[in-house]
Amino acid sequence: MDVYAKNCPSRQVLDRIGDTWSVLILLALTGGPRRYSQLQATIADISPKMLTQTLRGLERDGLVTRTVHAVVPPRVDYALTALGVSLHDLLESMRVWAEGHIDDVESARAAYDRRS
Amino acid sequence: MDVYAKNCPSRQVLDRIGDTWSVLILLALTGGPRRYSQLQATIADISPKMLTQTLRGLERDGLVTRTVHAVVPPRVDYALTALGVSLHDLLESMRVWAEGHIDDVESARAAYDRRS
DNA sequence: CAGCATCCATTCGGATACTG
DNA sequence: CAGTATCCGAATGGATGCTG
Repeated sequence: MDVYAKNCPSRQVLDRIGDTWSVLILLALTGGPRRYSQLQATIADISPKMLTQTLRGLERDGLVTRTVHAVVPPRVDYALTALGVSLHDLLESMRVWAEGHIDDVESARAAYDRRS
Repeated sequence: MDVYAKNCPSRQVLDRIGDTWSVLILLALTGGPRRYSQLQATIADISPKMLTQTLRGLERDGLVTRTVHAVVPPRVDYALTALGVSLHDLLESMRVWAEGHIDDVESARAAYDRRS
């Protein structure tokens, strides 16, 4: 089990975690199912193409479920699976870290750029 | 503070966390400084270009320090800053999650592919 | 509403060759 | 040893238009 090896499956999992759209979608699924259009509204600048593509990937990995309601107009709900929830908690920590340390990062960048 | 907004700084931080090479380098810096060549050896399939480029980015963000020793042959050490350490702990959790749930993900993928 | 298909600009990153 | 510079193919992902 070696994340540093390209062909190790754990790397694939890490790559998924590392995908910005996947992370944002999983975060957006906090607190219950969301519709396709709701996700699109929440993640303002995602294109339909990437939204669909990423959702399919997450579904394939067993992180979200896709439920089609046979109504007109169509309605599709996405929700976290148990596996998705367990990852979600981790991503929440990441979001918290990101929001909590922007200032540090930005001042570090400013200092670095001033130097060079 | 909204990670879903493209121009929010917190998104930039999230993007950095989402960069595979950055994650692997930060993980590889566990337990003290490492030399350039050591990093290259640990992360088997990273090119010199990406290693240097990513290290520069991490340095700029205040996550790692770069120390040049004035000796022949040259020796450069990279180490985590305090900020880097705080992020590192989070990434370790991610690595643990990844290694602990590969089986779930892989069986989910197999099931999904069998269905379609 | 929730997508899929196609085209295409941009970016990413590998390979290679060279340097202080 | 620790990079830098350049080239270039591959992949990413946005825009657009169409469909059940």
